[in-house]
Amino acid sequence: MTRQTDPLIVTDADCDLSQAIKKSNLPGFTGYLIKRSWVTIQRDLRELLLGFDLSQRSMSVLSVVIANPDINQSDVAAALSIERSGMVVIVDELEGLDLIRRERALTDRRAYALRATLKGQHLNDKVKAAIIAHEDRVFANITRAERDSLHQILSKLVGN
Amino acid sequence: MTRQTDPLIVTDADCDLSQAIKKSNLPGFTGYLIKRSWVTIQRDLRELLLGFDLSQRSMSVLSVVIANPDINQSDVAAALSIERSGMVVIVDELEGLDLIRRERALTDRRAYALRATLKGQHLNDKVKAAIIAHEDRVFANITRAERDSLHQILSKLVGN
DNA sequence: TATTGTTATACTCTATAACTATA
DNA sequence: TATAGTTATAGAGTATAACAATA
Repeated sequence: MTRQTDPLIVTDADCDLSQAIKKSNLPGFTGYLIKRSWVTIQRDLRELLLGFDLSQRSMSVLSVVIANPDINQSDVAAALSIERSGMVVIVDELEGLDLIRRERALTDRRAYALRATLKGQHLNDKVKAAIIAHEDRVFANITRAERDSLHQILSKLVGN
Repeated sequence: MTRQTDPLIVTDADCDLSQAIKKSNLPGFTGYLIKRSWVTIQRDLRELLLGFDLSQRSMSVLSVVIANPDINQSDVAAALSIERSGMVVIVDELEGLDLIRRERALTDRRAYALRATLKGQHLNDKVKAAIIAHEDRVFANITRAERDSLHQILSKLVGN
């Protein structure tokens, strides 16, 4: 088993489905393969983001705020399928790192208008580059054509 | 947003990536699409398994035990990338439902030999049929060819 | 009345360390 | 000394309900 402290080193024994699994129904289910893929990818991604003091959720929020200046917390939550209550902690975190700011919305005094700082935008660029390298790593054992095909099919599955 | 109490009803507004997400980097990352797919599938699967008093983990363990009679807990844990400590609860649960039994291993007095009961095998058959129907449902918006392609690529990605 | 942000709470899942009994 | 099963514990992540301010 891969030790928790060094999840980047994935040996064949870890990554590949074991003989015990192969005998079961599980590999016949596409859903199981998707889950299994996500677990593997997510392990690598978590380590990567930790180097930027980000969680997967805060990275996603930063990305959405940058693409949608002055969006409010509820809309970010709805977009990412996160609970509104969970957003508070994430936005606190990102604000604490000086990556985004809570400005007051002009049209609705209940809501905040979220904006990334310059620091946030620069970090997002660096994170983006790091994730591209991460994906090259985790998809190394499938061809470019397979990877493109995978991306296209999943895009359609998830609603274009 | 889909309410928690009725996750089977997935409207377009839920399932599809929102405009806010589409403007961001996220849909460009295959990892994000995999995560998003898993979240959607998992919601439907959870409800399905609840009808059989199973969690995703206990269903997986049952499936592996049936395919590998007399396997011990550590080997199931390793196969499923679950911690040994977590196995205890799951096996307790399955034993409580009379789906599997802890027999004493003949060759190693520290270990159990896990075996599914007849009831466990019958339940597994029913669950398998239900999951096939579930997958037809969650993959309804992609073609059969795309689904086969997805399955084949993910199989390779996950290690054959 | 409904909605935004917030707090508190609880529940699941996962991760870690330490213990016991065997090997 | 290493391994199988176990226990306890702590940390994420997530879900729910309720509240104040505002629409």
